Amino acid sequence: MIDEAGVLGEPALAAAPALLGATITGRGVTVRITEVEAYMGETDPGSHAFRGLRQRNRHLFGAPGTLYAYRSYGIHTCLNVVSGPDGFASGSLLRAGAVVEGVSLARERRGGRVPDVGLARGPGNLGQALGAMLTDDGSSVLDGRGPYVLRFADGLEERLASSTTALLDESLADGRPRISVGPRVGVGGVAGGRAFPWRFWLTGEPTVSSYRRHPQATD
DNA sequence: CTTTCGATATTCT
DNA sequence: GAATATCGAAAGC
Repeated sequence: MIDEAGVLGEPALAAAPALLGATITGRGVTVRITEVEAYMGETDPGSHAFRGLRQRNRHLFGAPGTLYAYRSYGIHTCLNVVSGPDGFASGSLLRAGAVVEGVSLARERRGGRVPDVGLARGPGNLGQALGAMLTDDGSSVLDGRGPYVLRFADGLEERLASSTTALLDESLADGRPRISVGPRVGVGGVAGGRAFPWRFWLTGEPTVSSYRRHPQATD
């Protein structure tokens, strides 16, 4: 039987697609996650853990279900859900979602004239819609004592019963994969000259952020 | 729809 | 100093 801690006990490459369709609730807003990226330990050149344990990234090395919150480009607060195994600096960056509860509060936080579909589109915007703060760094999304609680989508157990590959192949019923895979956004570091296809999103979701080529990408 | 560019704080060279 | 897991406005298609 796979519970939430069990899913997050897996490295981010397996846990990240399982986060799609899950909800994160806190500070009056619930977001249904539609886009994530996997970051895989100290050997992943795109990961904040690449240069080893630092003050900022210490919670990436923490227990599964820990929140890793960091300041991006000096302005935005972005959220990762840490996954296992314990001590492996593996996390899933929450890149986009659909606000399903607390829409008016999310609108207030975003300010201006933002269409509802864009309230949590992009990692910085998702953090802002949820009211995330740097002090959320290190809290848990599983024990109910932190500011946010993560709930997986119904039927996740069956979908994970065999493997991540099965999860990605699932729901080909209408001819389109439900989950799409592509290169990560804004990550210059590549190994062997190829980007890792470690970005996952729900196919056709209007809340998914549009892909932006990294400024230093050469193609 | 796309591209370009400035703002901003923390980390790293 | 330079780079960065980004965003929004502005301008051109």
